[in-house]
Amino acid sequence: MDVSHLFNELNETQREAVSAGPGPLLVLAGAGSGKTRVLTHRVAWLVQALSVSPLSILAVTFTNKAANEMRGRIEQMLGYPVRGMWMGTFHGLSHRLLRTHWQEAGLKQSFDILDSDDQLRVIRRVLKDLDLDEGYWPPRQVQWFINGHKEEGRRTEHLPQQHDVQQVQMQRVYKAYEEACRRFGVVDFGELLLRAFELLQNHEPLREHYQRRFQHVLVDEFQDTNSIQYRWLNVLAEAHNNIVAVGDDDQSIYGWRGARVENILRFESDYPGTRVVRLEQNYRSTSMILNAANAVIDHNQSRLGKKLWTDGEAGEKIKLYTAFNEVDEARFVVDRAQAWVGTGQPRQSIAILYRSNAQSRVFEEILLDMGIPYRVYGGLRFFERSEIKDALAYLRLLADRESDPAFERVVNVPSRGIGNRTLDAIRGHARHSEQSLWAAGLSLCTGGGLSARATTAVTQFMQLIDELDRKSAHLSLSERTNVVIRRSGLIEHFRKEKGEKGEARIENLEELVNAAGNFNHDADEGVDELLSFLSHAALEAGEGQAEDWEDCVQLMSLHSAKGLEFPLVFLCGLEEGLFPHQRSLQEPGRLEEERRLCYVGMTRAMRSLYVTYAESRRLHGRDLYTSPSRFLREIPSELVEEVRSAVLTRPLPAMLANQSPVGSGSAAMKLGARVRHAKFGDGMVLNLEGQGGHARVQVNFERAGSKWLVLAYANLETI
DNA sequence: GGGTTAACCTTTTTT
DNA sequence: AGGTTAACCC
Repeated sequence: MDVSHLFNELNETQREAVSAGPGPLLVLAGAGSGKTRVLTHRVAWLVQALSVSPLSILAVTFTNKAANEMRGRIEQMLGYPVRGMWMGTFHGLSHRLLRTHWQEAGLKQSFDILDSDDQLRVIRRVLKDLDLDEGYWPPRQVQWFINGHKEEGRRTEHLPQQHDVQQVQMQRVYKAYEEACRRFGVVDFGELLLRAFELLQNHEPLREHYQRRFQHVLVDEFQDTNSIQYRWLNVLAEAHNNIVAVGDDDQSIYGWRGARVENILRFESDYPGTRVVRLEQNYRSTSMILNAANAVIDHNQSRLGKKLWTDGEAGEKIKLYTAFNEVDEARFVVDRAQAWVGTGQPRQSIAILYRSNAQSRVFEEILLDMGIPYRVYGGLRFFERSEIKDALAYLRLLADRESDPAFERVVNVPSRGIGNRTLDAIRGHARHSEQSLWAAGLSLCTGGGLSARATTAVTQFMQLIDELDRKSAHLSLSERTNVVIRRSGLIEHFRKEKGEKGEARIENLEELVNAAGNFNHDADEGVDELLSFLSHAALEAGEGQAEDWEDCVQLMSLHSAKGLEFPLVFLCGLEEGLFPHQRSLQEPGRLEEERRLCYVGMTRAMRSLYVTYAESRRLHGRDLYTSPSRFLREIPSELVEEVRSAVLTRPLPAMLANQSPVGSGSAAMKLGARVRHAKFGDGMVLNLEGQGGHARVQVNFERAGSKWLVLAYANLETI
């Protein structure tokens, strides 16, 4: 087959990567160098030029979004849907393996997936059972401990003997947690990966089967893989070594959650004969932006070394704005964004990026004020909302009465008089007789182990579930969901909730009915549709907000911005302690990760990049006086242009008007002061700089416009 | 069992 | 500051 079309739109190094012969290939792909393009073309090339069957290709990504995008682009290129090609996230593919081989994996068929929220609940439960005080054993810390070990592939039996009381206790909790998960038949995110890995590792026939099947393994965002993900890949690729890893060490920003950049270094030694291709030509940004980003990342010691270049235009300098405070910063940004939109650019071409999500608030307020549509990324996603999880818990109980987490979640939602006393009795009985809460509840109700009132309440709850099941069993998934949210009393429950919150929850529940209707279940491995939907909900939490296609300014954290690009980018809050973040300054190595984050942020910009910082910032209800981020100093000054606010027509906040007077001779000038000039007339002080005889002041004159004047000669009169 | 107040915590996030 | 969660009282 003629495959020249695959190469037409590629440069030389990209071609080299796409058409490299079999064997290990490491593609070090700088920001904006066409990484996804290489990956998708590589797959198309395997299929069209080498006649590789899509069935024998496995492509792994980190997010569902990336996986879907890749699939779409490949199908577009090939011109037909590639069913049978395994393409998805590490978690999604692990899940698929475990569903198929649940017996070999030692799971129950209807095993449930815990998201981090559910995981925390189970941990709380375990701490309680062990009689440990949450004050001394913060559940989050326990969660971090457990996940950290799972990411490294360590189960409790692999942990070294400890003498430190703290450690011993932690290990005890980990052990009890594992035991609880086994009892409940639940699997957390880390467990999905670890267990799938162990499945392949320990079951030779299965391993050989999948090794034979997946003749070609491809990974995206390789710098983000953690230990267990790397081993997961190895076990599949070790038989044939046909593995393509694409990544960028300079964009490794997930070290804090277990990602190991070292995997990139290990790759070459683990796969002798690895061909390394560097993609260094950038197609995204102007050379000004690229040079600035290169200069910043150059301050990192541990790098594989890569220098992005572009043959595109130089473009504008990086614009630096020093704001008085976070409100001024936001005003400036929004003002410039509006000006950009005024030139006919879509709002979607603008991104406001920040280090931490808390920073979005001020921007939102001002955008709202100005009536500019915006969208904030991050935050609660659809399937993570509590009302949705309540409804899903009911559905789970329909599919599996023995699910303790689901039972706990909704026995008393809406409240039906089953309180802690009753629940404790059921829990105790369940523990002793080693059965599920459902079974324990049943036996207590018939055996008379509960008060008459409690017995009625619990019996009614169980009858409700049985009845829901019976009456909805023959219905479609969405009708079934509809019946459940109504007859369970959930809708009624939230209707009573005061305020708009309850309404929103009801809307979300209705939306869940739609989501169930839109869910297309590929009845492949004979998995029940309902169970499949529940897994889907856990694995793909859905977008943060209902997808509205209005043209919006984009607000997001630097982490969420990875992989995206925008013509105009505002990188905000470049202050020591905020970015780089305070907590990164303590731990070694973290500062370099912060710098990579800065690099990621800068390289999102295509045409225009603004960096801003505030001299004072209100954070956690306290005013901080900040100093500019070290990253700002790392940008060569010849690439930077300092800009001043052009729109200080509104009065300055009182606090600012009273501070930093530049004392020189007679008149002490203050920001925001009204002044009169013999020739220019009246105006307002916008800016002050310098000391003594060199002090200069910027005044916005009503008639003459904005001017810089040397204070000593200007003879300004304050009015 | 439900509602109200008091203490707490706050980087980044996907699965 | 703001939101969530835990203890506390009715």
